[in-house]
Order: sequence, then C-alpha cells, then structure tokens
Amino acid sequence: MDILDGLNPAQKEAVETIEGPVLILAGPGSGKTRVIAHRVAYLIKTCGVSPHRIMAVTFTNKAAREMEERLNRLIGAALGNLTIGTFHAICARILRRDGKAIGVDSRFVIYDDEDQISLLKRTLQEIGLDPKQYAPRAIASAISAAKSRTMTPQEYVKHTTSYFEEVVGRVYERYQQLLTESNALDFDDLLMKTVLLFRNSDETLAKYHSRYLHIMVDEFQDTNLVQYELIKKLGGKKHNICVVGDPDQSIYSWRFADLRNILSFEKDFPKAKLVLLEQNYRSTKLILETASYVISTNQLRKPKELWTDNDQGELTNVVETYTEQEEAQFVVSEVEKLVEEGKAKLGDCAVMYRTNAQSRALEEAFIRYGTSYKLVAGTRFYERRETKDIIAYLRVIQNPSDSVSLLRIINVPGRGIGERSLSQLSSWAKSLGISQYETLRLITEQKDDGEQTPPFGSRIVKALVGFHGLMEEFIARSRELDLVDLFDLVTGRAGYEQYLQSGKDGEERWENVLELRTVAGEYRHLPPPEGLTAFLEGVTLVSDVDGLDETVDAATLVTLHQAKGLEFPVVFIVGVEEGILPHFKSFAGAEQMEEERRLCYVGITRAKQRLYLVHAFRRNLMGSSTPSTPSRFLDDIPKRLIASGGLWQGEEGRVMPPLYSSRAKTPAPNVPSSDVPSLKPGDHVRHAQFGNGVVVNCRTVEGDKEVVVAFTSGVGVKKLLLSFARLEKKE
DNA sequence: CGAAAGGCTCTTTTT
DNA sequence: GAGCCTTTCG
Repeated sequence: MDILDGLNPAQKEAVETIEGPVLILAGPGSGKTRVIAHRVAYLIKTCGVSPHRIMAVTFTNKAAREMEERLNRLIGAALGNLTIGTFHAICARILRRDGKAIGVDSRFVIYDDEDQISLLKRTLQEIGLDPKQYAPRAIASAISAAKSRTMTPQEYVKHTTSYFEEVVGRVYERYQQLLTESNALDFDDLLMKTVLLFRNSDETLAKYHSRYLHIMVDEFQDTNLVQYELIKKLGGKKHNICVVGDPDQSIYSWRFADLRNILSFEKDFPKAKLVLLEQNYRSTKLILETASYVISTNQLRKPKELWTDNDQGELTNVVETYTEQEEAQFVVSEVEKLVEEGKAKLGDCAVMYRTNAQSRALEEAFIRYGTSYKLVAGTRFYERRETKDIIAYLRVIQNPSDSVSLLRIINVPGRGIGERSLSQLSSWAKSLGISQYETLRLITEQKDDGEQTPPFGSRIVKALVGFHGLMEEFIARSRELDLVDLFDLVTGRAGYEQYLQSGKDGEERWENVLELRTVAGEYRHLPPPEGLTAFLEGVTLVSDVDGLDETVDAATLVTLHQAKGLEFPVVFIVGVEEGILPHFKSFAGAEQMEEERRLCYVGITRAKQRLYLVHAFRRNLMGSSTPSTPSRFLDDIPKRLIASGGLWQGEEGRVMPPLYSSRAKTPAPNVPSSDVPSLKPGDHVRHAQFGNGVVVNCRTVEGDKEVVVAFTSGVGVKKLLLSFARLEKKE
C-alpha cells in the first residue's frame, strides 16, 4: 500500500514536503493526526530516514500511543527508536541522560502541582511571608510564567516592575534553591532546564543536532515560548520542522501557551511552506455550520473556510432543564433513548463540561440509571492521598534529598514526629547546609558535628532513628528487588496497610494502593534502578486522558479541555450558561472571553453526528443554588440551526421527582403562605403583565417556590419566583 | 502529639 | 461542598 493513498491534495502536500520548515494550519476533523502519522511513515518508508532521527511531539501520552499504533499499522514493526512523546516526557529523558552538563543529577524527581505548592508554602514560611496575603497559587503561576519565558530567578529579580513581582522574585530565588537542594524539577523546569542545557552546552546541542533530522509538533497552538525555543534549537540548521495547529483551538493560554508562536514561526522561517487543511471529515454539515457561527464571533482571528462532504445531519438540540440534577438526568435518559432506538452505542456518547465539579451530578445520574460511563480522572488517581504517600516513599528511596516527599511521609503512618520536631529538623539541616535526610543520618550515627547536639528529646530521636533505619533498609533492598517486591516491602514494613485500614474509608483506600501496585507491575521487568525511575516518571507525567479506554462500551465524561483531540458521534455539552461557559473568570477581558468561545468551539467540533447544548435554570455553586442564564454563545447560533424542543419536560412528558432532597434535612423557612397561592402543575393562573397561562411545573427552592408557566398570550414559557411574581390563581 | 470540631474562603481549565 | 486552617481537648 502506498503511504500517500487516500490523502487529499493538501494532506498529500503536507506529507511530501519534507525539506525545510512547514506550517500546517488544520481545522478540526481535517485529519491532522493522520497527516503527521503518514508524514512519519513517508519519511521512514519512502525517504529511507532512520526512525532514530525523527522526533514527534504530541500533547498527551495517549496521543503518542495512538500515533505509535497507527505507525505500526502503516509501516509494520520498523519503528526502531523513534522519539515520540510529550514535551515533558521527552525533556525528562534528555535531562536524565545529559543534564549533568548543567548540574542536573540524573536521579532527580519531578514535582507535580501539589508538591510545588507544598514547597512554595514552606518557602513563604521561611521568608516570613503570609500565605494569605501571597497566595501560593498566584506565586506558582507567576513563577511558571517566568519559567515559560526561560527566566531564571537571577534574571527575574533584575526586571521586576511591581511590588508583587519583587515578592515573587524573592520567593522564586529561594524556591529554586530548595528545588535544587531537593534534587527535584517542577514541570516547567523540565522544559526550561532543557533549553538551558542546549544554550550552555554546545557539546550536548551538537549531539542532538546530529541526531535529529526531522521534528514534528502537534497542537502547536498550545505551545509556550520555551517549547518553541526548544523546537528551534533541536531543529538545527536544516530547519526540518513541521508544526501542526489550529489557532481556533488554542485553549491553554492560562498555561502560558502563546498563539504568537504561530506568527513567530512564519516570521522566523519566511520560507516556511504553509499548508491549509480545510476539509472536515468528522462532522455533519449542520454541526460544522453551528461551530463556525460560534467561532466567527471572535474578533482576534483569521477567518477560515471549513467545509465538508458529509451529510447534512440533524439540527443542534438546545435544551433547558431546571436544575443540574435534571440536566444530568436529561443527558442520561437521552443517551439511553439513543441506544434503545439503535441510533448510537453507549460508547459513542460523550458528555463535556467546563469544570470538574460538574461531573458530580452527571455521575450520580449515570449511577442512578445504571448506565455505564467512564470518567476521565475524577478525583485524579495519582493525586489521592494514599497514592501520593506511597509514591513519596518510593521517591525518597530513589532520591533521599527529596525534601517534599520526606516531610510528607516522615510521620505517615504516625510515628510521634510532630510539627515542632519537623521544623527543628529543617532548621538544623539548614544550619548545617545538608539535606534533612543527611540530618537523619547524623542523628542515627550520633555524630553531632563536634559541638552541636541534636535538639531533640530522646523519644523523638528514637522515632527519627527508627524512620531512618526503615528508609535505609528500603534503599538497600531497592538495589536488588524488582519494583513490585519493593512496593510490597514498603507498604508492609512501613505498616501502611494497617494504617489505612484503621482510618476512614480504609478498604477503598487500600484498594487504590493495590491499583497502584498493578501499575507498578508494568515496570516489573526492568532492572532495579530503571524500574523505579521509569515508574515514578510515568506516574508524574501522566495526563488524564491517558487512561481513556476506547474499547469499553460506556459513555465518556470529560472536561472541554480534556476533549481536545477526541471525537464522538454524540456530544452533549452541559452547563452552557453564563458564568460556567463562559466561566466567571473570563468576564474580565475580551481575550479570555475569546478563549472561552474557542473552548466551546472545541467542544462542538468533537461531535460527528449529534450535538446537544444543555443548560440549567438553577445551578448549585459552592453549596448554594443560584439562578443561571443561558450562555451568550447560544445567541451566536442562528435559530434555523436549532431543533425546537427547548425546555425539558422530563420523561414521557412528566416532570421527574428531584433526585436528591438534600433540602429536606434543613427545612427552609417557609414563605408566608397567606398571600401566595399554592400552585401545582395544571393550575390556571393570571399574571399582571403576561396574562393567562397554565402552570407547567413548580418546585420548592430555598424556601421559595419556582413556578414554570406556559402563557397563552404569546410570551411563551416563563419561570417565575412565586414570592416575586404576583400570580393569581384562577379556578 | 494528634484527633475532632468548627470556621473560613473560595468560583477553572492541567503537562 | 470541600478543602484548608485554627482551636480545643484528651
């Protein structure tokens, strides 16, 4: 089979242009993944390029895996050592191998978000800054912004322009020191240090230059400046760089992804070949048109013409429900209906939402209906307390300097080592200029550095020595045990199972540990040091969608961000409301609002056959129920593209009882019932402004009654609060 | 030292 | 609604 078979002219051009820089602007569903796969296959099979000399960067590990599978089908097992993976994974590999040129120890551990925040809190405390006044998250974000521009602390403090930045500068300096002392890198470091490595070590750069002949980058619209510099550096003089992206699908600016990279690419490589992929193979004509209307409202974009040969398809369903519980109920019952009618399989359906919190109501409804679903990382597995505890033990084994992990587990399970002792340990370590673990060693060996005696009571010393002995045993045994045996040794000797089982949700938590053990099993075949390193790297650099299993026939629940790169025959987007999509946080600026619109666009363009945009009239936000209005994005869709239907009436025309009557526990004070009529569905009423109507539904909401009335006067269906709307009951 | 209880503050997206 | 912090008491 020829690799170019079945490609359209634009796709063919993208695949065949292998010399020099190429910029592919690809609309949704235009086959960009296919183009990348075929391009790699073409390079290897037709042009005889060794896989060893090709790098393909994907956005998630899952995308990398799928790319590999695709290539395997295209060219068989001749993949050799093709470099394929996310920026972070590729950089971690480079730094492990060659980082020592800039002082990065190959046993470094990677700090995730949570570790980063925990270290930042410690930094703030040390400097004497109030974490309430300087939110660790805000500082983390500022540091991340700096690192995304390859700004070291030294450079940062030179360029501060505000008091806040000055504070950030001070924190950044110390934070980075602590990272170095812990022999740890945060996510941004993986990228930044790799760039610094290439900047500062000509030898290393030359090594990679002579290796990589072709570089390909997917989702280029979501890369940041460091990543761009990395690509340019790796691309060498030949500039055989091929980037693929879609400005309309840029949704990570908050992570400092910079759309200007696309403009810069055209400027930096004026001879770059530009390829436009505008034919959509995914969606129906109507869905594509709906999407185009939503995105074309954005001002800061280049218009482009997408088209498709696909069927006209069906109108978009815009549906309103009363509450988010009913929204969820509607989604599940509609899914069930489609499946029953043979219009879709369960696995064809996906539900997308703006915030993770929204998944809860959906999950409850799916459970209630007994409909199977897969949730992409709910309370994310690798962020669970018990999972991270075990990982922390393993990290300290790999790298005893890792202070964040050490402090996390030194008293878990409880060993009587409290906060006071810990801060003493830390300050003692600091004054001696050694790591906490080294300090433990000193205490064990009773070497008190000549004059200074350990500032601990005998009970604490005993506990510290005990813990140190435990870890020493783990470290010693880790040299010979495979990962699963090491895992069992750790959980067993540390008494972790017992500790969990005696606590809350012990059984469930222990099962999570066992699940982690299963993951460890995948690394069992690797010899001792590598198995542990690979496992720890794997569990830190996973992305949520990595766990998605397409072979399971169940509905998929994902955030809109996670949905990028996926496609489904049936898509429900829920919470299409002001404040949710677009999110409150984006009200401040036009640029953020445009990103919300792109997010909506990404969601819509995931749909192949059927699209549902659902919004609720009331939504629970932070514990209390508030009214919600339909999203402005719905206004961008012409009425002719929308199916009539509107308000959901429940199954078989009846309104379902509420799923959960949590309000029953706290009876709300009743509205004085004297002048407010009691109404039920079917009652005829009169409103001063809207005229006569029939009650469709009513519901008690926070001590008030919410009534839905269908008016006969032409104003249609209205929702009213009984205490405000002066409704008159008619007999 | 640590478990338990009560009060506080949030609005998001994640490699 | 939940996560985080502080306070209180054994």
